[in-house]
Amino acid sequence: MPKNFDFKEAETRLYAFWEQRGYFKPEAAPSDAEPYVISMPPPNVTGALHIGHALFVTLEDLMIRYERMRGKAALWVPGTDHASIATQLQVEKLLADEGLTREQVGREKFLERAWEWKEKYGGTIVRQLRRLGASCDWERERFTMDAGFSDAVLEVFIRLYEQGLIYKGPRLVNWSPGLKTAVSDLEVEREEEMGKLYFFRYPVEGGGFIPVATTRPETILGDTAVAVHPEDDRYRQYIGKNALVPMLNRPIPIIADPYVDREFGTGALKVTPGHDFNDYQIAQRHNLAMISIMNRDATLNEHAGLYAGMDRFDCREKLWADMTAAGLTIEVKEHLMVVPRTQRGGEVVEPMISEQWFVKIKPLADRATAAVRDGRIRIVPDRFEKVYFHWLENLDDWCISRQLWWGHRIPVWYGSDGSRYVGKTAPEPRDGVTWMPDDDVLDTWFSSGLWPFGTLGWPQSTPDLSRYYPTDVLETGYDILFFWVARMIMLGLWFTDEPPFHTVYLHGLVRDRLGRKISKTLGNVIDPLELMEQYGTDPLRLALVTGSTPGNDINLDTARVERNWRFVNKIWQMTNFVSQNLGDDIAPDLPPHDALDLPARWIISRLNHLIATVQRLFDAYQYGEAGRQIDDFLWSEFADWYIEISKYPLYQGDAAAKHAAQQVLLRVLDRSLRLLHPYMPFVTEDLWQYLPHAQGQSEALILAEWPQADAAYFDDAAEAEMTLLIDLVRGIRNVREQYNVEPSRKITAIIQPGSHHAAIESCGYMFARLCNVAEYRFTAPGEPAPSNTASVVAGDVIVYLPLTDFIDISAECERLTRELQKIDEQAGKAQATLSNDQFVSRARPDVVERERARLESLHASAAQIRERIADLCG
RNA sequence: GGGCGCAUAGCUCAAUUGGCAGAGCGCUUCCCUUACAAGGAAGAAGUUGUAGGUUCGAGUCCUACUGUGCCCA
Repeated sequence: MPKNFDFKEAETRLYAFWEQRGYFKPEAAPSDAEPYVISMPPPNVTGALHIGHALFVTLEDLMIRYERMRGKAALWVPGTDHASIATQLQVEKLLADEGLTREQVGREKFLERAWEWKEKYGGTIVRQLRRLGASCDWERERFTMDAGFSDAVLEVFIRLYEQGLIYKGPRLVNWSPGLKTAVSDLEVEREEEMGKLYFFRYPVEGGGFIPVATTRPETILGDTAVAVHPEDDRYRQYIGKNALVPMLNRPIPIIADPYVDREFGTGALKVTPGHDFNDYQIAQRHNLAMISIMNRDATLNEHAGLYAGMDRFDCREKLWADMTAAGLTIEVKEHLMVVPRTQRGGEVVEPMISEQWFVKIKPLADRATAAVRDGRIRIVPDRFEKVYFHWLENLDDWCISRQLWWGHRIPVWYGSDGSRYVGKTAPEPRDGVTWMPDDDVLDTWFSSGLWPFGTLGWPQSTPDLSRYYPTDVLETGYDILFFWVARMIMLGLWFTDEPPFHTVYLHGLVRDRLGRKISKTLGNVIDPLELMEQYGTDPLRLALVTGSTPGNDINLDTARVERNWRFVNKIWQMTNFVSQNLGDDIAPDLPPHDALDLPARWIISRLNHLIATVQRLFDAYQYGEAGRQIDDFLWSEFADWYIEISKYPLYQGDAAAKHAAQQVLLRVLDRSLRLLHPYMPFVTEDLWQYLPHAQGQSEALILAEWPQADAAYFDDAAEAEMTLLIDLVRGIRNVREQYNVEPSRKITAIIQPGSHHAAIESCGYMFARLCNVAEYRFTAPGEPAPSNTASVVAGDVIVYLPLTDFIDISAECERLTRELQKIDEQAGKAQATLSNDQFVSRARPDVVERERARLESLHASAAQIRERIADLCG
């Protein structure tokens, strides 16, 4: 074996090895294997790998590798998303560099450029996913705009349309003036900002005025009513009269509506149904006119009179100045308000009346709610179910049309005779009617909502669809629970009559060490590529999984990645040791339990407990905790203790002892590498190849059988005995340290073994290697305690260390007294617990028993120390 | 305004159905012992945010509060 793990070389080599052998394909499993399927959340085709991708890839790859090792036909379907807006912006930027706009080049040419761009850069993210070790089936890779998937998208639109669940109509929508498209409610972010509240006089026809406050004065030009509370005595006399829109002198009714908040502003409200969602509601109740005063780019239109052509914010200034000149303004106050901004770009969203396509969402949402409510779909962690219900139960119709070019074009044609045709391809011209296609494309989330079944061939009934659908787990970030997960569930249930997956596993956001959101402006970007370059993929993966719990954000400390890099080295060295010490004739099985010595019974028992624990944790999606357990076992039990102890049978034992130790070392390492493989695929695979395996075993760890705990090797007695021996070793080391005994200096020991004579007799050899006790003897019956020694106590065992040159009697007495104090304190607590009848009668029997045993052991130790003190300290 | 998280060692995080509060990093001391100095040994470090409650027993369950973050309106 090389001295160290060369991750750069190994990662490339192993990934190619796995992929070329077809291990990533479900067909690697027997044809009758149960399928296990994950659809990868398709990253934006414009994207570059960031730490969030690294997290989802790690988790999903972990799940897939685990199930693959369990013998399932594991299929992880990869792909990318066309990301309508993001991609279009990229291409527009490219054009802008050439001094062109998309309008100048035209739709067709623009799309050509977009596809070129996609071919050129779309592969970046996919290549980067490979570096993370993603074991997905690349031959099944999909793109949301490839032919088959696009067909599915159109099919869904058409069917929903035919079912009356898609309609077109003018509605008030969130409009992005910069992108010149509608966006859905979800794509609007609302943030509190300091703005201004403008107070002014609304003139009333026939004299008088009503004071009104607004945050957006330019919308005055689109007012179609003034509303007051019906019981507001200040304004009651004006109800039913007309007000006059400032500067336009357009008469509008003064109406009464209990929606008006008498406490806010002046208690009177201007109503602009064409540019405000609340006002839109009021207008519906009162049958008010609706006026749209803006163009697509948020400049004012002809309804704004003199102000036509101005930008909305310039108009705000100008109109206010004009109103001031006209004596209509009162004052302007600082005001904390909520401003809607687009998720992309961050410009202020303008509510606008516009002709758009909508999905009537209620029937779909009801089914989606039911599926989670009745347990057909489970969300992990389950607290997100509540959030999910709340959202689905308060859902408005979904605006699915976008005024963009890059995306799935809405499959609708408009005839010159005013008729409408909905279908996948343009209708044949007939009777002189010519057809114009709809200009708009569909919301990207509309297509990604079909991902789990669209990627498997739907609407065709393909073999993949019947074998691999429904999928199993959908793993993604909680931030797209609504955007994506809920919509997949709605559309999946609607079109396939089955939940698209039985479990939704949600992970959190990756933040920096200090818990701050990662952002370029903050300069706290954690680049996974950089980390992989420096430490390799495995350490990063392990850090991401073990640093997180489901649904919670993870504050990633890169020091953890570095530490895991050390861990990789550690298991490399362990394997190096084991492989060097295996004979050529090693049989990769394990002797029966009875044939094992105490340390072997102990480590094998620990191993089997570990396997059981990991299984329990995996069953509960607690991958982080499971990873920590494996790590801890390997380093603090196997390497620190068993490997050291095994050197005795290996180097000094007889052939049988040596062979048994070899088999134990191999077994523990082999099973540990298997458990660790889903976390750290590269180093584990590489190491596993150095170990001998039984005939008929898989040729690669990636397909090796997932370990199962064997209860025949559970051995509580051996664990207890070894714990005692380990305590003794630690105690001796501690004494050596306290007396500054040089590490290289051999010492002797006299042992009064109490009830552990057999264990110490069989394993006393370990003292030599582990704490440099060159020789020891047992006390003879009735032998008085030796004088001038330090002593170490564990259970009823006492070890005397004659450190003649070092012992300072008073210091030793002090040390023993401290020790006794500690033990007495613990014993006191245990005694108190046990003398409580309530505890004894109500606590679980095993808890009581454990407490009893513990007290007994403490008492034994205390007695030994007391005797020792009496002896030594007078 | 409604809802959901989080608060544990200096830092980053764990802790199973409630059952002895643990790791890693950092820190102190020592050691290049033939798997590993990318290592080993020993050690210091905690009123589990505050105040109550339930329980034989609370980091864990309940209530209120403080701080902090997110989602929805």
